[in-house]
Amino acid sequence: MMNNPNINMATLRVACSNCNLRELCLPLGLSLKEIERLEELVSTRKRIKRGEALYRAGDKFEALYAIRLGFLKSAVMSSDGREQVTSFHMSGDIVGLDGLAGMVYSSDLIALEDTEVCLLPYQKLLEVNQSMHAMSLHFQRLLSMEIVRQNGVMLLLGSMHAEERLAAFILNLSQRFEQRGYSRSEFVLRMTRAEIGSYLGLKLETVSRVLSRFSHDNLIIVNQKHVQIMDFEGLRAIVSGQAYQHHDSSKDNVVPIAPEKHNINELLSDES
Amino acid sequence: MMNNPNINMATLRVACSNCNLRELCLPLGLSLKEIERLEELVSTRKRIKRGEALYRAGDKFEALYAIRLGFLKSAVMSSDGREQVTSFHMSGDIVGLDGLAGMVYSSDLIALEDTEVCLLPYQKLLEVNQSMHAMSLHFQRLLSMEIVRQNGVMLLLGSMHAEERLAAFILNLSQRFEQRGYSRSEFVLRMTRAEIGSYLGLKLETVSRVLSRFSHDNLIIVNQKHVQIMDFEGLRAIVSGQAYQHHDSSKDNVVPIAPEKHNINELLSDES
DNA sequence: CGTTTCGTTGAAGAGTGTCAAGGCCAGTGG
DNA sequence: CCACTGGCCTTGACACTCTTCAACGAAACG
Repeated sequence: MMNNPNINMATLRVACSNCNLRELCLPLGLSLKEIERLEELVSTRKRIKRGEALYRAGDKFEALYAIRLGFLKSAVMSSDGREQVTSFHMSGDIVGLDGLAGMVYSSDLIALEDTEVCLLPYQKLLEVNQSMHAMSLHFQRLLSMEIVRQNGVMLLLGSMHAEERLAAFILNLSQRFEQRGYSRSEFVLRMTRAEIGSYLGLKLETVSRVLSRFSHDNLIIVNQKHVQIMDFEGLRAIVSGQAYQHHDSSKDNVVPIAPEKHNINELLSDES
Repeated sequence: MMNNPNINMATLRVACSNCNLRELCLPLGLSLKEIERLEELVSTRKRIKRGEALYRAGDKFEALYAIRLGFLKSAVMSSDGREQVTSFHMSGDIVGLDGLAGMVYSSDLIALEDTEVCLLPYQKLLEVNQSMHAMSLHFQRLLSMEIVRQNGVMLLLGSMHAEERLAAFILNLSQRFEQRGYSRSEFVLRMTRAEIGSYLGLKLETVSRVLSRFSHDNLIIVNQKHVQIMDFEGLRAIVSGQAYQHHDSSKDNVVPIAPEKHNINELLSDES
């Protein structure tokens, strides 16, 4: 409808308005005209194979990427070679935001399976931004959402036990799969136990053990990378610290307030 | 110089160009004219007393804040009342960025000492953004820097031992004080042991013990909240995992690459 | 000056990490 | 088609870091 004449067939093939992921890439209300402009900057797609890097820390920042299909991890590395997974990404996510700070990516982005992404060259993004206010706003909101999400991860890493971390992790994945139209109760983990462990601040053996425990308690069924959730409520109870308690009673030396407190649970469950 | 006539004396008093923190608030090259426009949106200052909140999770997002003087903490809270400190802020930092995502703040911001901030009302920011491209860019970069910083915190929380976390924490504080013109080797902690512990994912007793150990090893001198760094290299060695090793030799089952790898240490040391 | 909050230190215990051995699975080549 | 290989996962025993519980001392506040 009303195609801009200077959009040729090649760009049309990757047009956002035809993309079945547009609700995820473009969550905020852009008008048709604005979406058309946005399409101008989605120049190409790119495929990367499992194990390959879309970018690495230190690479020049030239583009953001919208994931069309696939599963990836972000990771930073300390000077002594320790790798720390900072997030997992799937279709609909926008990645590369950390490169904006210093015009150089600060993390590695590695495909965990064969992956297809849309390129959003930063130069073009700037040109569009310049004249399009809503786009700029959307972009900023995207960045802020990532900050909020990371707050949730810090809560997880800083104050939760192994069981709570894994329960939160599984529920988070479940919700993200559901948002994308997949089953929320049955899915395949695309990452290894070691990568889950790195993300959650645990060793791979602990991940394996806890998953086995969940399985034994009929919360989930695990077969290697295949996971089926049997008891959502049970998992939620664990995340809230209502199960796997270690000492019986009122441990709350934190503020006893928060009757209708805005809590962080939603932050843990919602990614992009 | 060349004062815009519709800037009255009241706004001039808070003008950014007179503010000795401008290098921190405005790290990116804005022209004089652009800075003038920016000043229009710095409407007022606000003072909050120690222990009071600048905002709380759930509050409507209406402004960002530039810290002029003081020390604050950000914290999120889980549904069962656990508080997790996600960052500490000091003069020159811009806070409130997490509110942009949902137009509602997602964390609490509490003053650890009497604090003075500049208000940046979001509505005004939008108006300026609309016509000022550089400002919008600066804003986005600010958001991205926060993401990069949080990656560093996740590395810390996910893969470091208590000694490494505290060494990194002290060096980070030192660097930030130095950037602001204070001594890099001697400063006062404005937060309690419990707050440090929450931020680093440790209990307050562990914080206290590790600080005592550092003191005993002549790395630092601690007297309650007063800290003096005696051995920067020693602390850096601990952060790099070169000390306080727990099993002797080649534990590196991580990739043996990274000869000139872009590492995360800088991320841990540089905040805003 | 009493009260409260914060900090230090010790002893014991819980939760994860470490090390090691073996099983499962996909891919490869005979 | 099957054995071989290598990567990934599981499980056990043990070690160790960190937490928990407790008591006491120091500083901050009204």
